Amino acid sequence: MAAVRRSSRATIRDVARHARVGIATVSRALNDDPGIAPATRARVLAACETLGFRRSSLARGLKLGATDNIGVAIMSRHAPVILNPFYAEVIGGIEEVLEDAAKHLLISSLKRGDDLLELASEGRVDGLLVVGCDVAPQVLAQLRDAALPVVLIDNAFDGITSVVIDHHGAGRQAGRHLLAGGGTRFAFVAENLENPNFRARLGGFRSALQEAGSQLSPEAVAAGGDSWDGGFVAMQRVLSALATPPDAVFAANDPAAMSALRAVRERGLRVPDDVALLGVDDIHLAAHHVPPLSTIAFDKRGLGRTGASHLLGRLAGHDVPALTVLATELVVRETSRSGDGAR
Amino acid sequence: MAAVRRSSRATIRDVARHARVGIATVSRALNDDPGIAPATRARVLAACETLGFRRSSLARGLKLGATDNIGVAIMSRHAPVILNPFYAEVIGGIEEVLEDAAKHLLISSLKRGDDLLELASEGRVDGLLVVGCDVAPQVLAQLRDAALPVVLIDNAFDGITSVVIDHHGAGRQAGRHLLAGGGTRFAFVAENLENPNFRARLGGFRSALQEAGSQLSPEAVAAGGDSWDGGFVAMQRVLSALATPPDAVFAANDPAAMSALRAVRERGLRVPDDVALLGVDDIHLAAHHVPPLSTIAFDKRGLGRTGASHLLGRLAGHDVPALTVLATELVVRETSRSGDGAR
DNA sequence: CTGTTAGCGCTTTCAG
DNA sequence: CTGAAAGCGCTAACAG
Repeated sequence: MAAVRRSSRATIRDVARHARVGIATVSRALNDDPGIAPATRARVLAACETLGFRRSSLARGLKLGATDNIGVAIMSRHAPVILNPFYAEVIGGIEEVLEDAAKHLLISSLKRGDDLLELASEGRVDGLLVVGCDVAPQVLAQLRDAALPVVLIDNAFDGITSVVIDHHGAGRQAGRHLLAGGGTRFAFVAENLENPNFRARLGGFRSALQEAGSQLSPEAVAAGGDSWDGGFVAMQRVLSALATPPDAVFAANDPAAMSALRAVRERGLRVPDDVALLGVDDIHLAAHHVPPLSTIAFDKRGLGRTGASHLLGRLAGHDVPALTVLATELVVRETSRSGDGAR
Repeated sequence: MAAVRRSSRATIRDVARHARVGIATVSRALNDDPGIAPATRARVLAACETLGFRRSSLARGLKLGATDNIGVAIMSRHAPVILNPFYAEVIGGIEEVLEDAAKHLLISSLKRGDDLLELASEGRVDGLLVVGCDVAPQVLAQLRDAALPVVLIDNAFDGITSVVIDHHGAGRQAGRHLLAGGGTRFAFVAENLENPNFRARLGGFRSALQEAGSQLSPEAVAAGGDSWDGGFVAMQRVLSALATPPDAVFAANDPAAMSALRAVRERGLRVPDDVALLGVDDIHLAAHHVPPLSTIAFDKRGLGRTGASHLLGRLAGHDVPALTVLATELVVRETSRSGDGAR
């Protein structure tokens, strides 16, 4: 009899009327409240079905003070960030755990710190995963004091749950590997030397070298600019600054390594015979590069997974570690030689 | 004097009290209502500032019936979908236009059609972008009848605004290119032959071949399975089914093309001298492959951008085209030869 | 077991 | 120009 409501969605009140119960009963049926007669519940559920009723997440959220949305904020001054394969992997890991928890993913790539603070205080999300280290300290400080649970991914800040990669350790690993491969004249190339992660990698590299009595001369460290061929330019600089070319170069990341490799070859040097080359990231391309690139891999998915589960933990009121450091793994392919072969 | 509220956020009422006005006035100030004295507005805004007040998007949404959230649903039975570089590009395009419109992106990779319908009717989003063709017709039918504006990306359905790639046209382009390069014995390899897009590509390929009086024998069409080496397996099948190997093969996508290439080489055939090979997608790897892969490119970002702006248009009450077909572009690299060279 | 009622925080008539 | 009050759809006391 009753005409089917086409447009404006049915509300809990419509269902109540249809099932001849009070709205509280409908709510109870929907929330699996134990104190409800099975027959009544069935009737209510049937009414929901025929009316095509679905709870408004807005009204529910307003009442409960929660949305089941988790914000993923990726700070970047550069263009759409999902395109960065690194972030894509991290997000994949996040998604993996949020899906199991039936949370929704609200993704924003933000340019300004204010946008982040707004997202944090609008009530649009129950918690925030902030990815990347491109966010100002004072913004982080405000975030720390916010009511909203926040976890930092690939960034650390005192007072905020943080999950990071051991960039310093990666640098040490690189140093030891290049040393073991017989390297004696070292270099470090990067797109820039401001990125805190790059600096940490460089720091670790230096420390491993020093332990072995080697070192990195100032001319052997270069930045080539944040573009496609930053590594290329950096490598050229090193090559022209040094009297003798290096025989072991560590690049701050895989793209830099690949483009540095071109510079090395243009100079007539062979890889890995004349110079060993090592990147960081293990991007997908690395394995398919010619020659396959030696690199230091880290678990990007795991970064996302860990961050997400820590956030979920905080939302559930659990204690979670303030700082989690994820280890890296050396992947020797064909731009460097393992120590064994060199002996 | 008043202690700063640390936890539970300030509400519009707190601001009203602080600014000694009514809550309606606060609301007006926040919404840039013209009918408000500049002095009052300033006072209210100042109060917001000192209290660190931000409107609850939930309450606002409940009242206004809108959330400023746009859902992006990616249907896939397989694992986290953001990892698929194709989707990542599409999402990048979507993000690009939604960001300008100050909309938030709610991303869900869904396995079941029901999840999609739930997302569509919970009121969590104002509109829905459904990406990919892995969604059941009856689900689409329900979506069509929903109150929520929906646009399909890389999928078409009668009655729903759709944005697609001209897969058939891509197949035709492939056929003509391979023909022009001197091909005479053609083959088509894919991971599967069920995917509607793959079928459309095959259909276009066939039609171009037929126009030229050529054709594709049944043994020259093979699927190798949805795995890493589906193209490899498919190519092997073709190679062993045919008395004479083909000299021009069209792969349903780039990964299939790359892995088919391995099979061709294992058979001792050279590319492109003995056999020309062409993929579809122009994935990032294609240009960096050895040899660089000829392929048919399409504007994945544009797909996302177009879909998103159509959705925005619908939300704004504008008319938008029911179906938009995006053209593809042939990219000749080193696994095939352009017609000129062959003559 | 079930119904009535009071808000969650906001926007928006409707009166001043 | 500003305030009081109603109500968006839901959940959670509180009574029956």
